[in-house]
Amino acid sequence: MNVGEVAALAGVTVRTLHHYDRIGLLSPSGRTSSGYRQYAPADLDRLHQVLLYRELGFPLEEVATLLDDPAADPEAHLRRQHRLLRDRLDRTSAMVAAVEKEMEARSMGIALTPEERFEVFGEHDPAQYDAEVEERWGDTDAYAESKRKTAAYSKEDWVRIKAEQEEIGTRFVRAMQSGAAAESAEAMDVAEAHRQSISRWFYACSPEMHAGLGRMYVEDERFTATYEAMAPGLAQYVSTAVQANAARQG
Amino acid sequence: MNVGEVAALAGVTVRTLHHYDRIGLLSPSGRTSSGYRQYAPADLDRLHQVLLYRELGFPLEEVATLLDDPAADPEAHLRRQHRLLRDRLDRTSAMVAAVEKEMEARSMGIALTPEERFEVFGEHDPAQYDAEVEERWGDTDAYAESKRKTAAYSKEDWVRIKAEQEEIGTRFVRAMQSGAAAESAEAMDVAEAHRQSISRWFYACSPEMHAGLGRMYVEDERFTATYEAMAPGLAQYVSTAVQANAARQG
DNA sequence: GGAACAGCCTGACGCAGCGTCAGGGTCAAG
DNA sequence: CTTGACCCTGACGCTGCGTCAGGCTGTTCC
Repeated sequence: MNVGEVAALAGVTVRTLHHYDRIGLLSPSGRTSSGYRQYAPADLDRLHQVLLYRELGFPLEEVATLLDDPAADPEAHLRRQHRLLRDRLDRTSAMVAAVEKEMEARSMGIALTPEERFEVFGEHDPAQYDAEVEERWGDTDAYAESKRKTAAYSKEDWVRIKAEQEEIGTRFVRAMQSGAAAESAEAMDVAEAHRQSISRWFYACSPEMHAGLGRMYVEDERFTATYEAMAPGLAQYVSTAVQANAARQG
Repeated sequence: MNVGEVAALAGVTVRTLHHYDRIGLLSPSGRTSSGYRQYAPADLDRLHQVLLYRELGFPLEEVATLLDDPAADPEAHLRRQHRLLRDRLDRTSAMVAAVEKEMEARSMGIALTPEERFEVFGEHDPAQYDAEVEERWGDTDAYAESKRKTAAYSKEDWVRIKAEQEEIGTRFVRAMQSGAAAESAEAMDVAEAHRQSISRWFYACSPEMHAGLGRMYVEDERFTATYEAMAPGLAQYVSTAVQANAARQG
């Protein structure tokens, strides 16, 4: 097939296909002797995947790495896309509900608080953070469970969760500042409390999974930042304590 | 409120708010003596609207014109957003269905045709054409009816519709090339057939609405183009014939 | 009261993902 | 062999910000 035909079929412009060729995202598998791009069925498959991921908000470069990952078979992509699409459905219906809530409030002459109105926005970043999380946690039950549970939490729940997390944080700080080693029983007990807190609020967190989390605390800036903000060196301390605790439990 | 607070509340960056100020999309209603941006509650309202429209894919410039339209009250925006969000829900669930269909086909070892696979993509352009259509037709019943009916059409239906439209087109061409005036009974009869075709396939098209459509045929390039492609001067001819017919009917 | 640090300001440059010419070959139909 | 539709490769432009740089402001803590 020629570019024009492919473009018409897929609902994109010829220029877009040129662009995808240029950046190496989708190069036609052949050319005629006169230089015309020739797209094979396999190219259409790939284009289809590209468009789906693009629609989901992935930057093209990331789409390329996803599709070029030899470990990811087509079915894995389909499952991922399916999940992301359903997340989007949830988000969109939440927005619909928010608009309806606002319409109702207006018709009754009530004003909503700014917080209520922006609720549905704050911190979404659909294919950014989510994409990373799911790259790490993939289709695991934990991820699904967490999603399911947290969806039902009220504002009060979140306040309590945050308070609990902060309390554990300060316990870590106290342990560290008291001079107790990260592998000490004291520190490990706090780590254990942390694990149980996660299990209670988010998903059944096994010691192994907790150890994985521990590694993340030093590898991932976002986590590092929150702990380092409480006390310098805390991220490493927590990470070590959590892994020591996992070893003890295991 | 300062920029930082607003940014945190709305889940955007400070840079974004600077940008919106610069392009005149959302300027804070005040500044402190030292030049700090001060956002009032009304500014938050506007920001909220901006973010919703942005999420729906509108270019910022269009968002500005929408929000600055003095004829559009807040409720009109809410209704419009509600409709667009629901369109998006439909589209997304169609994509979910498509992915599920493909997963099923794969698990049974069947391959889908390229057309089937791209079906859900072709010609969507969510907030482009749709936005214009609804700007003209707004919340009218006609628009809703058309959406509802066409959603259920099969590929065969569309083929028949297209054939019918083309036949009417050629009848117009013949009338014009035979030398019949656009206001002649002959041309008006074709116009009447056109109106009834629309009523049958899309929505109850009254003569008045048809006259409105007629005006659009010369004002809107997209329509002009399709008719002009059949024969030069045809767009104007059709437009005149349709309006004459409306006058005759009325 | 001053030092430190977070937060604000205004440029200015950069980048992704194409749209849109410009200038020039190619190919099927008549 | 010409015409018109389609293809090619640059190359520049545009949107919607991200990301410094360089410099004021405002609060807090000693």
